[in-house]
Amino acid sequence: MIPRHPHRTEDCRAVSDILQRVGDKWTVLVVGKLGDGSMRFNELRHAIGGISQKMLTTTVRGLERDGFVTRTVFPTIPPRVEYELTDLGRELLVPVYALGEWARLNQRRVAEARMKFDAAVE
Amino acid sequence: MIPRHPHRTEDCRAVSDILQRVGDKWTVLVVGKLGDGSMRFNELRHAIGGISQKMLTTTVRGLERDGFVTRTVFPTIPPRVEYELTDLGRELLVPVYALGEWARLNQRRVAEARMKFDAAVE
DNA sequence: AGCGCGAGTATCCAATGGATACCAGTTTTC
DNA sequence: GAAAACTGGTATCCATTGGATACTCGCGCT
Repeated sequence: MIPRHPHRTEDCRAVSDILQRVGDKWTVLVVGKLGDGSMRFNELRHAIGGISQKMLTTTVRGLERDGFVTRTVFPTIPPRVEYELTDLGRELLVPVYALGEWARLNQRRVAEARMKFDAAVE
Repeated sequence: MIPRHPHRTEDCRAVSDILQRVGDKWTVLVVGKLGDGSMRFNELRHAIGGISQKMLTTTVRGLERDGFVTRTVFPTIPPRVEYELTDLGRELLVPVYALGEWARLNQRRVAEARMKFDAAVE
């Protein structure tokens, strides 16, 4: 099944870093939505649903910082801000989707294990 | 209004869930180490390095709960507790390694984007 | 004058992350 | 014979983060 990798701790750290980067509550949702094309702030907000302004701001700012999205301000009245994935962002989507696919397929197994464990602890 | 997005939000949530599950500071390190074979508590602790007892306990307990590792207690003196990946855990490693590989290859690009951003904000 | 829009800050409180100290039983060391 | 150390853990505490709510700012509408 699994090719046996040499597990260098430093490499694991890199994995850990990127996973932490991407592993918060909103990041993948934002990146996923932006995968469909560029979006404005509130458009994104409504598309995701349940995210507060502050969290969306922090999330997109972080993604911009790491080079995953671009932020373009049109100085119109009222202001208009477009967010779009960069090439790096789109490339990131590939492994993220692979993990997502795994998650989708194995959701049930995890849920079952969890129920079993919680029942045993009781 | 009808969402025009091919990315169903519920699927993105599943991705987000599993990423949050796996996206904390220690989980991938633990799973990565266990990828080499079963390990005892302190063995794991030293192999990882820098993790506190409490965090290792919480991490492995969480992984056990979700069915990614098994925990076997040998009632010897002194006690001996072995942790080992389940099939589910080993399967999870596949997409996680894919993401890890991406992370390893693109570390530099992210770091550069970050430096550029920080310099611009300044 | 007052309201609302768009894209944010500012403020505050709750939840979490994580370091440190402590527990229990046995064996080793001084 | 007392102290320490090994095993795998809790318990406690504080700093950081997550996130809801309220406010800002420039403007156009009524």
